[in-house]
Formats: sequence, structure tokens, C-alpha cells
Amino acid sequence: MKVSELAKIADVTSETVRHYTRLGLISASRDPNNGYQLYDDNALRRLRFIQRARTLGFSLKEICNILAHSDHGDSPCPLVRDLLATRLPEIRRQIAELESLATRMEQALDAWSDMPDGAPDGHTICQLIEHWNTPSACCSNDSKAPALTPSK
Amino acid sequence: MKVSELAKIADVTSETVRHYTRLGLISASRDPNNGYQLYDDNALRRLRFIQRARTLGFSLKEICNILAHSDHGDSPCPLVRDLLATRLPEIRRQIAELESLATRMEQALDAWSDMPDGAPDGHTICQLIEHWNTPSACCSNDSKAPALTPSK
DNA sequence: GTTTGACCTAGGTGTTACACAACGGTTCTA
DNA sequence: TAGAACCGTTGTGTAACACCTAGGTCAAAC
Repeated sequence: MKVSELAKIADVTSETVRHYTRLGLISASRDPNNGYQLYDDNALRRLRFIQRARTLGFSLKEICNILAHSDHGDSPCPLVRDLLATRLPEIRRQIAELESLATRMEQALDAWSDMPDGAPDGHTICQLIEHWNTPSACCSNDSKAPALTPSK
Repeated sequence: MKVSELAKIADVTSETVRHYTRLGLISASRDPNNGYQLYDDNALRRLRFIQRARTLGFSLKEICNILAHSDHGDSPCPLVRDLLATRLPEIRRQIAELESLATRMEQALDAWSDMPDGAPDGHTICQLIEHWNTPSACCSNDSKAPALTPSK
């Protein structure tokens, strides 16, 4: 089948199929007449696998490794367990980070509700932000907001 | 002061200072002798402002807009309130997504705890993933996992 | 027979907020 | 005065695609 056919069956865009193909996650043969990519059932199986793995939070690079193990005849299962067990606490940390961000945002909006809009005067840029007291766990310890770095 | 001096005072890397400078968020003059970037107190004020804004979840592009308003003599405060109020529900949605991902991961690890590691047999790639039943809200409705797309 | 519209190809760009490497010049220090 | 430590610019890499360009292919309608 052609790109768009495979894409439709798996409910992804053709771009995604091409992307995975470029990355070598799924393979295709060529129609000798026109150079079109041709996919078979195995490609569909792999695509479906990728989708399932993505819902578990695996990155394409990790999926690439998993597939490589499998293609090599080795069981990828230990790797898979390991990756998931490693990532889970990172996800939990991300959630905590976002949670604290959301709290900061709410506190700011709340505190600002009875503050006027100030005009810039050469010393301040935005009074709301500059005169906003950093969150409840006040003051400068080094739990400064992790600035949204997605993880390591 | 020079790049690294400003960076140290604000507790960021020199790279970050250079990055902000390139983006025009902070400005610098030039040491005519050697071409080094020279920053003044105003640059420090802006850098500190950027840091505060970042802890509230503003992107550099948004901060750029805020600064532009301010530099233009307009109060950026309404914009700031608006941005924050708009972003907050998005953050909440991200948290919910990550929460459901974490739950899926935990359920998978749990379900796998008494499954063996299977070797690939040409039909399966990783039994853990392929034979893992998608989460509690079972079956194929279109609440398929949002695949971690950060937001809109 | 041709035009239309849907599809295909490869390659390149844009997204975020920097980090890092390379290369060459400058300044500080032992 | 040598070498360390710093400065400059430029380019690359990161995740997972989306989108665009520019041009070739295909089936069916006219």
C-alpha cells in the first residue's frame, strides 16, 4: 500500500508515516514504476506498535532501540521495563513542576486582582511581575522554579 | 560589566545572556578596544525581570512582547494578565495529560510484573507492549492518548 | 486528449531555549 | 611569557513532527 493508505489505516498523517520511514522505524519497498513507497502488513504492525509505545511515553529514539533489539532477535522486554521504570519518576517530577507553576500562576492572578495597571516609568517594566512576591514557600532557597526544563 | 559578570550576578550561564542579547531582550554596548559586550544596570534589571517572568511560565517570545510594550511607553500589564489567564488552563490540561500518562505507565508496570520476557518471533516485537491492554477506560473511543503534544 | 485534483517524491524550514563545539582573538596570572 | 581563562561569532543539536517548495504521477471527468 501507499503512504496515505497506510496512514489512513493507522489514523496518522502521511507526514508521520514518512517521518518514521526516514528514521528507519518502518521500512518500505519501492514501486519501480514511479518511485512511490510501498508498505506491507509488517509495516502496519510496526506502526501500530509505535503508536502503542508512544501512548506509554516512549520517545521515538527509545522505540528505535526497542525495534533494533527485536530485529536483532533479542527480547526488548527487559529494556522496556527498565525504560518505563526510569521514566516514571521523571514524569512525576514534571507533574510536580507544572503543578507548582500552575499554583504560582494562580497566586499571581489572585494577588494582581486588586492591583492597578502601572505605566512604565524607566525603572519598572511591569509592576505586576516585578512587585509580585514569589510563591508561598517564600524567599530565596535554591528551590527556584526549575524553569520548565522538560526533564534531564 | 562583561557577559560572565552579568551572568554570575543573575545566576545564569553566559550562554543564556548571549542568547537573550541576540534576541534583543537585553542590550549591550561595545568595548571599543576589543569588541566585548558591555552590560549596565539596566541590562541586569531586564535580566532579572526575564527570570521572574519565566518562573510565571512566560515564553521568551511573550517576554519580548511585554518588553516591547514597556519600551514603547505602554503598560504591558493588561497583556500580562491576559497571557497568564490564557495559559493557566493549558497548563492544567498538560498536567492532566501527564497524570494520565503516569497512570498508564504504572498500570503497565503493574500488569507486567507477572509476565515473562518474550523473545521476538517474527510476529511480535515486544509482548509486553503489544499484549498490554490499554488503560481502564478501555477500548477504542477517540479519547486516544493525546500523545504528549505539549499543548496547541 | 487534456484538464483537474489528489497523490507522490526529496529536501528544507520552523518550532523552544538554550548547550556545546570550533576557531581565533584578548586578558589575566603564575 | 606561557598558558589558563575568557571573549567573539557561527553553526549544530535537541523532539516530533508540520508545513512549504517544486516538480512528477495517476485516475477519472470532460
